[in-house]
Amino acid sequence: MPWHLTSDRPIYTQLIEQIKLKICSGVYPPGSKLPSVRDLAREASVNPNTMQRALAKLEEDGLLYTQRTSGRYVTEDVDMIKKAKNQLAKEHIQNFLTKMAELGFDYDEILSIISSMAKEMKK
Amino acid sequence: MPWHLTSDRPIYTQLIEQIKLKICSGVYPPGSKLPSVRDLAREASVNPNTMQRALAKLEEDGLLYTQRTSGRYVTEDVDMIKKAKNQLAKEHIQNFLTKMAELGFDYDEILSIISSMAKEMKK
DNA sequence: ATTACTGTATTAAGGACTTAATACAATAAT
DNA sequence: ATTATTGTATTAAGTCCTTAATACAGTAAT
Repeated sequence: MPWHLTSDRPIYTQLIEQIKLKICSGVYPPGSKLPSVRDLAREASVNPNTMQRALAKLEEDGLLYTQRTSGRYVTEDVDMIKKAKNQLAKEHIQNFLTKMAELGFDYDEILSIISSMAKEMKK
Repeated sequence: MPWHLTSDRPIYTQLIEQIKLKICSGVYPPGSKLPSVRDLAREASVNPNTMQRALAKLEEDGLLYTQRTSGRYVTEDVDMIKKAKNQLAKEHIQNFLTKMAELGFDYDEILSIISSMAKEMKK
């Protein structure tokens, strides 16, 4: 999964989301070691300071921890990761339903549109 | 519908989205006159320059037009508005399905979660 | 005719984000 | 022991966004 960065929001915010996603989806498994700040920055074509900022935030949230000079690791707390994943899913669903309701779609419409669209995207 | 502005994205971007939503959902009906730039800016607690920037973009897209010194109006082209609305819906659905798939949910899961969550939100 | 209200434009200032270029201390690898 | 690699910190520059303070021309209202 490559890095998708756009200029319409702060980069460090997008980095936080994408690293979090990699943790929640298992790309970075529990307990695994992350690439170094400099390597991650290179990967994402971003300044090390910016990557550092994102990592510090994820550490603050408890999804990562640092071992002084050996590197940074994903938490072994699989329950915390699971909760983070469910929280993300919940937010996506609520945002989506809210936006569709604002546009004037009711729940039956949403369900029928989404099931036909899901079939489209399977191809 | 009040204005919801956050600091995590440029304000003018959020203004564009929210005015567009008001047009697509009928809060600002086709052909109706908008409040003046200064009034809209006051409403949203934003600088007139910033509001002007958002309005200019919507005008560029054809959803608004300006009559020299009398004010700004929503397009009478109801078909264009309808297309904009459907485009918005499509984007929301695609974004949603993509994000849920990235998290590891398959379509059946998504459908069952959403239908139960929709019932929750009805209350 | 005068006044008030349109959209529009300009300039200056401040803030947040990003990059670049370093530097330092602690530890792993050799 | 020396070297390379960790995370971390600092400073300066540049960009974009936002605000503030004006100003102007055209038109509607009086």
